[in-house]
Amino acid sequence: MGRATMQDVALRAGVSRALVSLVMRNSPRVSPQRRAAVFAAATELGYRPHAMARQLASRDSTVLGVLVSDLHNQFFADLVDGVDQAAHEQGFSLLLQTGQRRAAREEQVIDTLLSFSPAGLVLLGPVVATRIMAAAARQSPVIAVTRSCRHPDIDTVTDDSEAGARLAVAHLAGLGHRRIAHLDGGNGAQAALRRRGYRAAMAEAGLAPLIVRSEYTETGGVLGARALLSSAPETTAVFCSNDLNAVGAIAELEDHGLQVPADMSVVGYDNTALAALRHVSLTTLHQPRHEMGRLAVELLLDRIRGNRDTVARLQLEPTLVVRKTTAAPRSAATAAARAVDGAATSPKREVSA
Amino acid sequence: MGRATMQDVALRAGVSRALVSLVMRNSPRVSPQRRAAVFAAATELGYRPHAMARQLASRDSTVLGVLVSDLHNQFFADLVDGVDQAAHEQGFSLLLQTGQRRAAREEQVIDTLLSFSPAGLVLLGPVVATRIMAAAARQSPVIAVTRSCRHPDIDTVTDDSEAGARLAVAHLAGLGHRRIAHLDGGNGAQAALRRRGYRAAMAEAGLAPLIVRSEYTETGGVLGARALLSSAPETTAVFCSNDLNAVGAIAELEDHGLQVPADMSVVGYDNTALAALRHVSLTTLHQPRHEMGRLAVELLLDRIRGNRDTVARLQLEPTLVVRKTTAAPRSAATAAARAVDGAATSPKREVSA
DNA sequence: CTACAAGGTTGTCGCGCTCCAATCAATAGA
DNA sequence: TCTATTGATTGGAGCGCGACAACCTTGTAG
Repeated sequence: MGRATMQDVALRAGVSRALVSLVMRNSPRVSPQRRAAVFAAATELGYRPHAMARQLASRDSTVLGVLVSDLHNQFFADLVDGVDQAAHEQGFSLLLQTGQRRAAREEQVIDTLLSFSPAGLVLLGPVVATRIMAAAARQSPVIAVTRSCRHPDIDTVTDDSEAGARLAVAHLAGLGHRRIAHLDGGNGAQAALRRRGYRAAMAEAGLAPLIVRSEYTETGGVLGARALLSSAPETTAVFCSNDLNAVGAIAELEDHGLQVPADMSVVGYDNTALAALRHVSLTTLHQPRHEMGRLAVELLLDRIRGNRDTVARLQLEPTLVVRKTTAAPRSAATAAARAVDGAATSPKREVSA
Repeated sequence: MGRATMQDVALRAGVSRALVSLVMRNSPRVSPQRRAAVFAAATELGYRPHAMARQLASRDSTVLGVLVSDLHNQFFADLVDGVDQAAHEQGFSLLLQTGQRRAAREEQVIDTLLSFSPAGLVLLGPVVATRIMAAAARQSPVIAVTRSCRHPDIDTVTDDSEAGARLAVAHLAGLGHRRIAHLDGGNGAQAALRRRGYRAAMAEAGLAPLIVRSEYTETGGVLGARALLSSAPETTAVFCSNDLNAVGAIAELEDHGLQVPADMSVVGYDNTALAALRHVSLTTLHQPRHEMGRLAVELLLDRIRGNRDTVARLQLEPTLVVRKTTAAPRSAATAAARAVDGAATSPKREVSA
């Protein structure tokens, strides 16, 4: 099944190989007759330009290398989808590998991707050291999504997680909650920012923060909620590190006989498809995942095409999506009283799950 | 940032370009000294073999083209993950594009993938005409997952959806249900098989089938459940086309004041992460998605390496995962009585949503 | 009739690499 | 000493294509 080459098409159309090349690249300097003849010959032979040979010869690639941390996470799957859309529109193809949240593997994957001389590299939620990313950036433009890093050669797209956390706290406090806990994202990307935003917002509202160590998983939510109930049962609202975590927390709360939102309000983060399910209907912070993927590609292409040589750090504002897992506490007055009490006796509490 | 080539390494190591090539390909016919010298020069220059040039020259590819129908669907994201794992282990990279469930787009994507002369093509849930796949198969080995097609050049990996449907019905009938409906998957992949299995199992159990037209989405589940409640309120159990559909159905049932499983048992299909959530805890049929992805790659590589020249049609057996959305009907006796009644008055019912 | 331009078309080189025949060195056998 | 034999190394052709200068047309102005 030897595939047809330009030479074959040229022979069949009775022209030179160079002319076929011009036709395939839509050069305007070709007469209509020749063009038609070439196209005819090409379709007859089932000719298809050889992308790799083309890129080798022209020295510019139409491939974007994509490192995605984990496709099991809906959040990243959506990012990839956005990246794919934008890339497809611009005529780029994706060379994709998963990093499994392991730095060593990510390093290897980046190496493999670079061996294809891609036009650029898109890193979705990388955990690898900045040093490695910087090294890659010397071979090919790099953009990191959901990973803020301060290197001058690496563009980034993130959401303003600190602002998101503030929105969550403001929403809950606005409903009358005083005992608002946070199940955090541990060492995960953006987790530190969400913690910081939570702390700041709580302080500004004159409330005592309570951070429970957790992680970006359902199990993390289950364990976090369990720890919370045993150590601070007076809590009336919890801001979870992401949607998955929130769903786990809700399950655990319900197992303990608590009703959401009557007994406990819950806020997630990401607004994944999960949160939108009517059966879940989670109040959460929306990150425009699809849009983030698109923007990453656009920024990368700007860099590739030389339209920009300064670093880009795009930070998107999350928005609050109110659904059915948040409500005023059973008695706002009671909750307020307990909060004052709690703040007086323990201005700062930390629990580990 | 001109990247180093073999020539550069050769010069630096004081050997010929051909020797560098041998070293890079781990040829045993190289003396240890030269090998060391080449490696040293390579690392000093930050040399990395150019994958595309290599594939052009060697005429064999280390790239697998992947067409995935839709990454928003967790099911396919998991498949891709399995494919990625297996490919990575075998030293292959994935060139991935999404088809958006649109035949025209899929056709275009296949064309793009083929232009890279991939070692093989993995089609995950394609909706494109078999004719197009067959044409692709003449350029490169093709395997389709979750899409049975009878073409002699196209390998397939599917689950035995007919058997899965039978398991679902058997489970529900075993619990004492008599009025068991099916929200189907419309024109989706495997939907016809699930319908057939449902019909057969119902007939064997002496029960009257009730198929509600639906689709593989949450909204489909919502609408399907609504149609079901208005047209056949005596139903006590429903077998949904997939998990997403089931979750939509559950939400709608709850909105109507019905409790799951007390008033209505629900079975899904796929056993996605969604079903495993404690808050959902859906009884469903497990498809080993990750494993299916792996197997697809393995079968494809067999073909690529010439270890097999006959068509492979792997059909995996789904297994029932019982969770908390199924139980015996409130009164098995009553349900049975109603079933007999219903079967007598309307041996075959169909409803459209 | 020549000069010139502009539109078309072609030959050739090289992208970075693999592959293979050819070469060379060193040792073993006659 | 003169081949074989083996092992290590090299030059060169070619993978399919793009870039570019050179080359042919025609047509038009001088």
